[in-house]
Amino acid sequence: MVTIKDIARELGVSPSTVTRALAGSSRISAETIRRVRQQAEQMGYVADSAARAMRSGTSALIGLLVPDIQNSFYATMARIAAQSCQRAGYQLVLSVTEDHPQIEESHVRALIGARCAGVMVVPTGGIRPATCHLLAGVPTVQMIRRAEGLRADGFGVNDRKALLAATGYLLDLGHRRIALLVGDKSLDTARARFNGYVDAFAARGLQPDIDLVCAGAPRASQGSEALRALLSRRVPPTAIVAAGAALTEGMLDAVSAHYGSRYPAVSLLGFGDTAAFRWWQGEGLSTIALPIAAIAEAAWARLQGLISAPGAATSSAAVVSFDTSMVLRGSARPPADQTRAG
Amino acid sequence: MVTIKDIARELGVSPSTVTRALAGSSRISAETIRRVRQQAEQMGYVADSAARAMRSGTSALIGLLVPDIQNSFYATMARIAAQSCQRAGYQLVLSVTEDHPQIEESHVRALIGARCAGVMVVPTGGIRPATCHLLAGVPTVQMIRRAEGLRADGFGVNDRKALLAATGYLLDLGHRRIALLVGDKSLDTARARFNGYVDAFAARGLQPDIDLVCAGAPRASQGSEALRALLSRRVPPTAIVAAGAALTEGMLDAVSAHYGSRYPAVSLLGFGDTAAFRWWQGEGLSTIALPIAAIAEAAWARLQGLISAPGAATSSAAVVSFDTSMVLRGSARPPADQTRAG
DNA sequence: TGTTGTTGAGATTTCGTTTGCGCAAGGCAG
DNA sequence: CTGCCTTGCGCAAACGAAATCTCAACAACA
Repeated sequence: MVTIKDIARELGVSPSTVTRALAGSSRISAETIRRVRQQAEQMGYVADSAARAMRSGTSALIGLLVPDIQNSFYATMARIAAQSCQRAGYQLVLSVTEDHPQIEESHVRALIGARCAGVMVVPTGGIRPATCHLLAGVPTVQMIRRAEGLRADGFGVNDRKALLAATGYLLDLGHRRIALLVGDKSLDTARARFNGYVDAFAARGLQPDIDLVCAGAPRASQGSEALRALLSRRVPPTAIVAAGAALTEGMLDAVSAHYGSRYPAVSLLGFGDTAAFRWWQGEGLSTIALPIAAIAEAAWARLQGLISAPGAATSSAAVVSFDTSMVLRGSARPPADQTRAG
Repeated sequence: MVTIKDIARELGVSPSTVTRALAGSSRISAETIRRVRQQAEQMGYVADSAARAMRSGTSALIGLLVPDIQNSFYATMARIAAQSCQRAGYQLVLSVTEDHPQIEESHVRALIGARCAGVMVVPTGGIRPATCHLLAGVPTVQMIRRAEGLRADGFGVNDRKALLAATGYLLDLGHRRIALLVGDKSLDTARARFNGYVDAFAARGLQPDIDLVCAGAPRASQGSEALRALLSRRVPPTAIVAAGAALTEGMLDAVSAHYGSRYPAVSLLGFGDTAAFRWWQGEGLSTIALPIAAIAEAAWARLQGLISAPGAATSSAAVVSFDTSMVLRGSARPPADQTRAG
């Protein structure tokens, strides 16, 4: 590995001159800069980021912690984060937590040990106090979910409002037996989405059938299994809302398995606007769309601010909520019994 | 930040004792190890990986370079890589190249500068010699694609055979006007897939209509645009094969746009076995399935070998090819004109 | 000509960790 | 009792970049 000393020796100058030339800092002649840069280029010099990190106390690493990189939300997030890092000269360290607080903590420890410049995190439901404590020393933003113990700005959506609108839409179509697939109570987002669902009924003087609420880990398999039982009931739900991206996959799996090639006799609302949803049954799946890219970009902008202005984050954590929107395609219609009645 | 010196001072021992105790190396008493570990725990010590990297000359970072993290192939790859790194005590640095050799090179430079322990790369079509040269000094494995200039073991599929089988399947169903969506010639995979397509015709004494081959950047939009023109022809293709994951998305977009809610009058074969393909038109999309997880795992195993046995990679690069399989669902049927004839 | 200011560049130190070497104490065989 | 080996631990030297300090050379000005 070629170091600045090698370049300095080759050029007959001192290492400090080489450093200054490469950094382009003040008090160095243009001619020296040119000579040093050319020599560095020719010798294939690559700066040792470890040495730089040691001296400066910070590295060019940004940590991104997500529960699942195959989830379309988090894949989009990773793309935005990767692009942003690329543009700003950072490297992205990807940590997949699988929603395990323990894995999350080990990743955060590693990030802290690497003196990473900043962290973007989708916290797990049961995030540990130790993890929060470790993150307190680093510029941090949280996305989608919000952990109470984490004093970091949050960027997400108004989950309650999203499900209030979605459930309301189905209620106004005439549905009453509306199944809900939702994550478990340890997630603030799941609680808010559940509340939105309940409140939509309440706003119309109704009450949801709590048997139709399937709460569990936000995984496709979870949603799929819970839903199959519901669909096989004597009186099945007339509509289903999935309140999570993975749960939407589970919903579509279960519905496909139950109806086969028949057109599903149940209205569906998905969560998130993955490309694949456009193809559902030829007409597309109606969904609750989240502006994930905008969220990630806002979080990144805030993180950059925190990095460049250290100590400015001492004020209490801010929360930025984006609005979701309904993308109406063909998967939600009035219920069959009402059609008969009308 | 608490360092080993702090722990040493607190305990009245020397820093080297602390290091050895934490490393659990030889010539250290069990009692000392216990005391040091407890003190470190209590003081919240986290090892500075920069200092460690500087001393040891290598870091615990693994670079993963993929063209597009939203592509289901690469998302799966990232999941496997992340899990593997997690288990082995490494951190994963995600680099999204967007298929630009320039971005690829800048990421590789950064990885080299970070003295990363190993690199897993899906090379761009036009990978630069400088990039290959940089990677020559680090344990490297390449996945899916193979760059000629890169002396690194490759893990991928038999692309020619995959399209030979897929095209042959459609030919045997009676199709003759089979459109092909494929990446551009700079990609070795695209060339091999194209060859498989041509060879399937040749093996039956036939010749493909070259007008039906759409070659371009492996992006959804690319496949979609090229295909729309074909579908609007007076004599459209009776079947379409997409030879790429993103191109498959493009294919489904174009077909959805052209047929709307009507059932598509064209047979389809996708590439890769994304969850979403199961839901296509209720019956599912027939696809060419790639064992991406197995590929990523094999590549990781090889990379670990290279890392632990330095210098063992001096022999010429090996190539490991996995076989693809056809997943037959409902999207490929005999052509309509033959149905009328029969 | 002496003083001051400015610019270019060398010398030294610092970051936290690891590791080769050396020292001291205790055990054991000769 | 002496010499050697083993065990446990301290000392100090790296590792590469970069900041600070220092110093020389030179120009402008009184």
